[in-house]
Amino acid sequence: MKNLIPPVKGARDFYPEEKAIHGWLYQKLKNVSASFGYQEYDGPFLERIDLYAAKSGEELVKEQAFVLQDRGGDLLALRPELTPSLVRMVAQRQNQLVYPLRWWSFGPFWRYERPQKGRTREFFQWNIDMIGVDSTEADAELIAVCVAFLRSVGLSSDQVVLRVNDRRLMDSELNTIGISGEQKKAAFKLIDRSDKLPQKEWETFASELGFTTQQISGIQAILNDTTLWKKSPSLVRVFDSLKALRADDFVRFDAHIIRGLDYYTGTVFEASDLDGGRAILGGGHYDNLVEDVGGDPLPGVGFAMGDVMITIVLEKYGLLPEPKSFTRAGLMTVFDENALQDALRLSAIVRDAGIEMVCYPAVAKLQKQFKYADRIGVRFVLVQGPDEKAEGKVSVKDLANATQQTVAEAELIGFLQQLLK
RNA sequence: GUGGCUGUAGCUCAAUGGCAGAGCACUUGACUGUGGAUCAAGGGGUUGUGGGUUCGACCCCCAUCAGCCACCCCA
Repeated sequence: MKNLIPPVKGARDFYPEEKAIHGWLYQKLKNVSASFGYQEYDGPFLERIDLYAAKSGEELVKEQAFVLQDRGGDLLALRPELTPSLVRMVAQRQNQLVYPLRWWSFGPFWRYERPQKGRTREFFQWNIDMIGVDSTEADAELIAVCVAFLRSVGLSSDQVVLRVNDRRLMDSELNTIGISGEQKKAAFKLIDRSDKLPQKEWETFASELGFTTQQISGIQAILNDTTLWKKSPSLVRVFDSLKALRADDFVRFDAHIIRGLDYYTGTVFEASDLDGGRAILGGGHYDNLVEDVGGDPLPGVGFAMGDVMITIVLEKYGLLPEPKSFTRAGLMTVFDENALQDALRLSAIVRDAGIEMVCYPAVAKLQKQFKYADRIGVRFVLVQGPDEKAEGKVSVKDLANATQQTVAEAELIGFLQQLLK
């Protein structure tokens, strides 16, 4: 035990209970994606580093990506996100694909960050995008997909909020108070910070960024105006569409939502835990992603959700499924040395009838085998000792109600099917 | 990258300078053909690692490693 090689920092072990939950989550988002007609795809886990360098900038790649060198000397990266791969895949077959394209994916990603609550170096992410259409109805659909997912895992609008904004609206609003060009980036950063910092510190931060008192109060006025969305025709349409889609619970306009990514150009949205504030998922509309890697311009809308944060939130609200171990139905015991072959034979018969069956793999005390059956959570236990063997019978113990019956081998399957009903 | 907290049995944690412990788990038995409950016995430790202070260190000091948490960042 002492000399165990430690696991890689920020990597994750999935013990069966955790793997079961992971699989459950996968099923949920798969069903939601499919219900809107999205198709599953995946990219490679390894990409040339240039793919990310082109878009994300060298700093990010150097500091946040797991980089390795192949034998030819090329630099590769474990994918830190999926969008560049998606865009490359679309660009490669740009003229063969059918638009609007609806694709989704769930797989592992790596980022070299300092692990903490809700953040690991190895994580899974659900990515879902609609590409090739430039409408507010498409934006609304992706938001509706979010809502459908949140509902399907049992979350309510008391627990999670889905905040929606539009970058074009923020752009024009900033323009009207005299913030433009380079200052806009700083303003976005300031807006992003507005609910993290206390009022006074925020104002200090704002003047450090070079904003005038007038501009600062202008920004505050924008942020506090809950009806601001009415000035944005596209947001009005998004909210109307959401109502038509019957997906307007969870959803709320919020001018604070900007999103860190530069490539968002229109609608942006983000879901977060109301009690705790951490973001669960986020996404938005982009105009020209494909163009960036050398294809013709194609608009799209999409979002991404990490598995770690959502699992923490679901656990907090008691919404994770019971880890009712496995579905293995029964255990075949081994009475003694002479019974080994019969145990194998009987378990094969039961298994062939479609009943999940585990056979104890060695000779052991019955007490130990029964205890094992209890621990792994099977429903029934089969015993064939000398007495049963002599009459061609098997004893079946139902662990749920501690009853036991001895039945003829020929009637065993029917008996078990009845028991498992 | 910055800061805080924590490292003691498989797990959760006691022991505040004087013999390293408990609960749970495990093994065995009470029960020679039967799980969950109960009882009894047993196994299990270089107190993360290295140094220092002290008659004496799990405890105090220094270093180091690891984990957790927050900040930064978040494609």
